[in-house]
Amino acid sequence: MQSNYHPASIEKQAQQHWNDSGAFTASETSDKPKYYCLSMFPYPSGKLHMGHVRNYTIGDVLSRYHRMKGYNVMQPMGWDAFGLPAENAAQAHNVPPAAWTYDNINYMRRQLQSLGLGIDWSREVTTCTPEYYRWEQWLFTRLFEKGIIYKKTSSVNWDPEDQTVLANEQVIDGRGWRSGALVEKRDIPMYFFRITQYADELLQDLDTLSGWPEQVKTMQANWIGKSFGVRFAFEYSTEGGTESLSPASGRELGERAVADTLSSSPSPACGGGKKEKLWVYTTRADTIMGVTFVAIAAEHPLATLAAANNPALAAFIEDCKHGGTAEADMATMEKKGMDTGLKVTHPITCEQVPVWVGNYVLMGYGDGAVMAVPAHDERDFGFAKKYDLPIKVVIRSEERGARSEHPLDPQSSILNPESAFVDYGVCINSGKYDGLDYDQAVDAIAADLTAKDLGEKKVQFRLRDWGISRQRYWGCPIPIIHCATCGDVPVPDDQLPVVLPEDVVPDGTGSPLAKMPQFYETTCPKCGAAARRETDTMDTFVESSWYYARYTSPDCTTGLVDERAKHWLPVDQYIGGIEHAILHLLYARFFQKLMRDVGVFGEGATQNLDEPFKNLITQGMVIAPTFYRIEANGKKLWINPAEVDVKNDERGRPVGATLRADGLPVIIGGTEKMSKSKNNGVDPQAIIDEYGADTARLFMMFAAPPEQSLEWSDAGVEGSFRFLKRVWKATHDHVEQGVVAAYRKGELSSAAKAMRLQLHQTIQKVNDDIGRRKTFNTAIAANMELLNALGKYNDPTPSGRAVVQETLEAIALMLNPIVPHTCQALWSALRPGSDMLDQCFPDADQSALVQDEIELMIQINGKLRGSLTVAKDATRENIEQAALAHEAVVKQLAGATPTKIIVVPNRLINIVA
RNA sequence: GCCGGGGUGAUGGAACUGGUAGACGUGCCGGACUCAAAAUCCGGUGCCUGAAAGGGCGUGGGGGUUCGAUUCCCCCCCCCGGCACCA
Repeated sequence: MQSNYHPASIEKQAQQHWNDSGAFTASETSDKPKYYCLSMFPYPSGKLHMGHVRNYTIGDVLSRYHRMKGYNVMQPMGWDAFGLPAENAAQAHNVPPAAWTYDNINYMRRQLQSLGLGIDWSREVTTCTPEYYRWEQWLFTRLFEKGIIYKKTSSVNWDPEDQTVLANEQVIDGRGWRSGALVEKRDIPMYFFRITQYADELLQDLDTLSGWPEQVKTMQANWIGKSFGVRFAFEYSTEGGTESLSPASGRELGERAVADTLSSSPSPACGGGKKEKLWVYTTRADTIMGVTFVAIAAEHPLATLAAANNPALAAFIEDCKHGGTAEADMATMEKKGMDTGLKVTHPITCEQVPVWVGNYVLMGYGDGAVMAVPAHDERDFGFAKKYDLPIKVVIRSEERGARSEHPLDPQSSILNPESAFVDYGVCINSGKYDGLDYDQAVDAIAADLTAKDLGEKKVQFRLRDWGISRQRYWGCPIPIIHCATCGDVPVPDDQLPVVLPEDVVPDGTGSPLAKMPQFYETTCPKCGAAARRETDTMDTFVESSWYYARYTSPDCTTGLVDERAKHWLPVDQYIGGIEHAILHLLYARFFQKLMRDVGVFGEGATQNLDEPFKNLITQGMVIAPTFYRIEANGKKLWINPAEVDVKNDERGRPVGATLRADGLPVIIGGTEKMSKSKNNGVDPQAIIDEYGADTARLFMMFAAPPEQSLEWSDAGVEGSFRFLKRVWKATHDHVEQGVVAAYRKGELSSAAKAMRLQLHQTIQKVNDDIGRRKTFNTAIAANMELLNALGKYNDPTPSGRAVVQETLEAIALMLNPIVPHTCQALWSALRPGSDMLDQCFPDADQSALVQDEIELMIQINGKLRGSLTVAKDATRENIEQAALAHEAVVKQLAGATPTKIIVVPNRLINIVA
C-alpha cells in the first residue's frame, strides 16, 4: 500500500476495474429485489456544472448503498437533448443544433464517467435521436385518436420585429430579448394534452406517494387547485350585435363553446324577454349580495362586442395585449380597467350591475369573467378604490360580540378600511340570507340560482390543459398531416418516425421547418392528395415525461417499452432539483397514467403502475459567493471567485477582497446560485483534476443535506481532501504493522469495548442516516468522529489491533457509497485478494451496544445545572433521590421543597421549585 | 401578486418524536515539528461578566402554549424556488 493518498491513480484503477467487470450492468434475471435509482437527466449544455455533480453523486450514493444492502440496482443515464439553448448556440456559432448537441453529449459523458458513477451505460438514451422520439410520436398519434390531444387557439408572445414567437424567458420587461421590440400577445392554433381530464386522479394519487416530500405534494395539490364553488350567470338583453359573437371568437375557452359562455335562452328570472348570459365562477358565493360590478378579461367576447362602438375601450383592450403571457407579470402589474358601459342583471337581486374590462382577469381560467365583491376580495377592493366603485359589506366576523380588528367588519370600531375583509363569517345586508354561515349561505344561494336556471354548484380546477406546440426547429416533430379534405390526420405507424433534418441552422426568425418544402410537402395518408406536414415541434417537457420508462427497454424496436418495463417500474428513487417540483414531476405523473391507459405496459399490468416515482428527493441549489467591480459605464463586471483573494479579520470575518491579477479591491456581493450571469460558477472539472472525484463527491455530500442549498467553499473542499488523507494514512499505518488475528470474546480491554461501542453505534447511525433519513452529511460526520476516536485509541496488543482492523474495515465499507474509488483501494489493502464490489454494508453488532450506565442531565426550573450517571435499570425513585442529593441541586434549592419532579427516561430530570 | 421553502457562533451546518443548543468541518488563536515556510500533529474557540468557581444572555423580530420551545401556535421582517414557451 502506498504511504500517500494519490487519487489520480487510485481512481483510474478503480474505474478500470468496474468497467472490466461490468459491475454496473443491470440484469432482469437477478433473484435479488430490484432497485431502480434515477437522477434527472441533464440537458447537454456544454459541460457539467456543480448541480449535476451534486445530483448524480446523491443518486450514486443511494445506488451503491442499496447494492451493498443486497439489491439488484439499475442506475441509467441519458440526455434531455432537445431545447432552446441549442438554437441560440447555433445562431451564435453558425453550427447546426444537432452537431452542437452531440459534441456536448460526448464531452459530458466523459465527465460523468470521471466521477466514477455506477451507471449502466448500455441503457443510455438521447431524446433527439429518431430511435427515441419515434415512440413519442407513436404515443402522440394514439392519444390524438383517443381525443386526449386536441387543437385550439392560445396566446403566445409575439415579437413583431423578428416575426417570431418568444419563450417567456425571452421576454424581458415586456420586450423581446434580441429585438427590444414591445412584445404582443398573439393567438395561434396549438395542440393540447387534456391533462385536466386526469386532474382528479393526479390530485388523489398524491396521497399514495408516501415517499415524496410533503412540500412537493402540497405545491402540486395547490397547482391542480381543486375548488368547490358556484358557476352562475348574469343576464343582459341585447340590442343587436350578438350576431357578431360567432363561435370562432370564443377561442381560448377550450371546452366550452362561446355559445355556452354567452348563451341565449328565454328566462323567467328577472323580467321576461330574450336574455344573454354572462357566466362567472366563484368560491365565495356567500358574498354574492355584495357584488357591485363584474370584471371580464380583455379577450372576452363581450369586451370585443362592447368595443365595437367604443374606440376608447378598443384602445384599452389593444393596450392589454402588450406585455408577456407569464402569470407572474399579469399578477404583479398595475391593475387597470375600463367601464364597458354595459350593464348585466344580478341573478338574485335583479339589480343592474356595471361590466368592466380588467387587465387582471385571466381568459384562460374559468369563464374569463369574475363577479367583483370589493368588500370581501383584496383585488376587487383595490380596483374599486381606484375607480371609485361602490363597496357593499355583506359579511361580518363569526363570533357575535367579538370585537374584530378589521375596519370593514361592522363589529369593529376601526374606521378607514385599507383592505378587504376576506375572512369567512356570517351574512349581513343579504336579505333572506342574513345570519347564515358560509356553508348554509352557499347552499341556499346555489339552490336559488338553480331554481332560476341561472347556476349551480361546480367543482373547478386551476390546472389548465397543457399546450405542447412550439414554433421551433430543435424539437420532436408533431406527427400530423394537414389535408384539405381529411383534416388533421395522424401519421400512420409505418411512416414513423417523422425525422427532423439535422443539418439546419436556424436564423432566429420564424420556424425553419415552415420554410422547408422538402420537409412539409407530403401526401395525405388517408386520401393520397397533396397535403402539408405540421411544422411545429413538441414542448421539450414531453421527452422528459417518459424517459424513465424507456430506460427499462432502451433498445426496444417493437414498442415504446417491452416486458422489461414491468420488471423495473416504478422508479424506486428519483432525485432532482426542487425547481422541477411542479411542472416536470406533474407531467411525468400524467404520462405514466397515459401510458397505462394506452396499454403500453400490457394488459392487466396496471397494478403498481399508477405512479412513476415511488420515492423522491428534491435537491437544493449549489450557491457560491459573488464578486464584482463597477465599470465606468455603471455596469457591474462580475469576477469569478477563483480569481479573488478574500481577506479576513482576526476573527475570520471577511473584511475585503482583491483581484489576484492586479491586487486591487473588488466588491463582495451576495451568495447566489452558481450562474453564468454572475460569473460565480466553479468548474467541477478543475476540482476533479486537482483533488480527484472522491474529494468532490465527499465535499458535496458533507457540506449540507441534499434538500438544502449548498454553499461552495474552497476551504471546505480542502477539509474533505484532508479527511481522505487521514483515512488513508490510518489504514496505511495499520496495514504496515502486519496481519492481525481475530480477537476472542472476553479478552477485550475496557478501552477496546468502548471503541467497539462507538464503532457499532456509528454503524447503526450511518445505516439510519443513509437508508432512512438520506442525510449523508451526518453519516460522514459520524465517520469523522469515529476516525478521531480511533486516533486516540492506541492499543498495540493483538486483540487491540484486531479492534483497529474491525474499525478500519467498517469505515471503508461505510464510506464506500460516497467515496468508492478510495474505499475500493482501502479494502484491497485491508483484505488482500478480496473485492469491495462483493461486500455487504455492515450491520451493528447488538452485543457491542449494551451499556451498563447512562448519563442524565439535571435541570432546575428548566435550566441545566449538572449531570448524573446512573445504572441503566435504576428506578425512578433512585434517580429522584440521587438527583436531590446532587451538590448543585442542594445548593440551588437552598432548603426549598420541589413542587414537581419530571423524569424523562434516558434523558433528564427537571426539578421544579 | 399567488403557491412552497428557508433564517442557528466568524462560517457551512448538527440537534431525527417538545428534553444537554452549536456534533462534524472550515476559519481564527496558541503550541509542537522546522533554519524558515508549507504540510502534519496537539490544545482552545457562541456572546457578556468574573482571578476562578460560577452567573447572565443566546437559534431573524415581537407575542403565546409548556415544568421545559431552534422544534408547536399567532403576527411581522428578510432571503430563495416555482408561476404553465428556460430546463
